[in-house]
Amino acid sequence: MSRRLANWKEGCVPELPEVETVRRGLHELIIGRVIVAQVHDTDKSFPNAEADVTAFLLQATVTDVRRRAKVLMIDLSTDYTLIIHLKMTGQLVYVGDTRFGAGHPSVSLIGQLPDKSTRVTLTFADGSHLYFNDQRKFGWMKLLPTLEVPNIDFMKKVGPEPLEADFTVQEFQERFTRRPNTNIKAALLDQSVIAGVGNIYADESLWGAKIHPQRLVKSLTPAEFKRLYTELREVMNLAIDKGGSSNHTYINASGEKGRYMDFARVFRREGQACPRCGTEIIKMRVAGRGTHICPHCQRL
DNA sequence: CACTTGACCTGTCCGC
DNA sequence: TGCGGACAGGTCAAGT
Repeated sequence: MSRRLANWKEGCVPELPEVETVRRGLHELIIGRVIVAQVHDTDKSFPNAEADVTAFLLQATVTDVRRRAKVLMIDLSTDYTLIIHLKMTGQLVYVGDTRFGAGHPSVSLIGQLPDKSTRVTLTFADGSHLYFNDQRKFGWMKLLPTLEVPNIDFMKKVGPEPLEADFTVQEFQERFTRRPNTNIKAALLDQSVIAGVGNIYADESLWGAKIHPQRLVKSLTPAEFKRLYTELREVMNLAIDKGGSSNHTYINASGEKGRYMDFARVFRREGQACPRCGTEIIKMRVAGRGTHICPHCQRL
């Protein structure tokens, strides 16, 4: 069986559902494997990969693969953890044996690896590889003692996981009180308010809740927060169920494409009809991001 | 302090 | 056809 993971090309940015899809794939594919070699391109891709890191990385066995917000954590038997942020164009691609048929969709989607976007290559004892590819070089991979992971700046400030069973609408609304005078879209994208929301699911959930992205946080009613909470969780759960978002190049561990974009209702659908009222969807700029709304359903 | 904007990058697309 | 510039968006630093 061949194994490849998570390919995002242009326009396929990993948010919580995509990172979770990668996590599930890696969890299935790399636990128990032993790292025997590491190659990286620059210190930017692997900021703390100086010489002494090798001792804690090589001969280490993968014991777990976790996720927090959009960050992946690969736990090792050496009590160290690889922390990975895919940022905009990062991919983690696991390539196992070579019994991968030429007709398999991922062959044409990914091609031969490593390629010029490969930043870090981990080689396992069985000869398989995990490639960290990142066209735009925003992503990174770090090695830290597992016990220190919760102490990095990002982990200390990041907000709660919105899909946790015990995450209530009351807590959801309360988190936004820290950004009362900004618009709701900027607040949704703020990782210290809620973890894991990016541009796609911000637009999709705001459309579902019938809230204009430029509404000030302090102007939202409890009923609107309730709708936004429900829509955000529904849309993210649906996206995980569909294997994440992609236009045509994303695939998961089984070589299947992410199918959420087939279900997207406004994101990248400017010029099309709103599925609720038929009004033409428009694109605007909010919080420095391309933003898609139905001007009839979502009003200031 | 609260909030907004710019920088980081490279590949793609659009207009001239 | 080639070329310049806008655009894509997660996060942090710098600016207002």
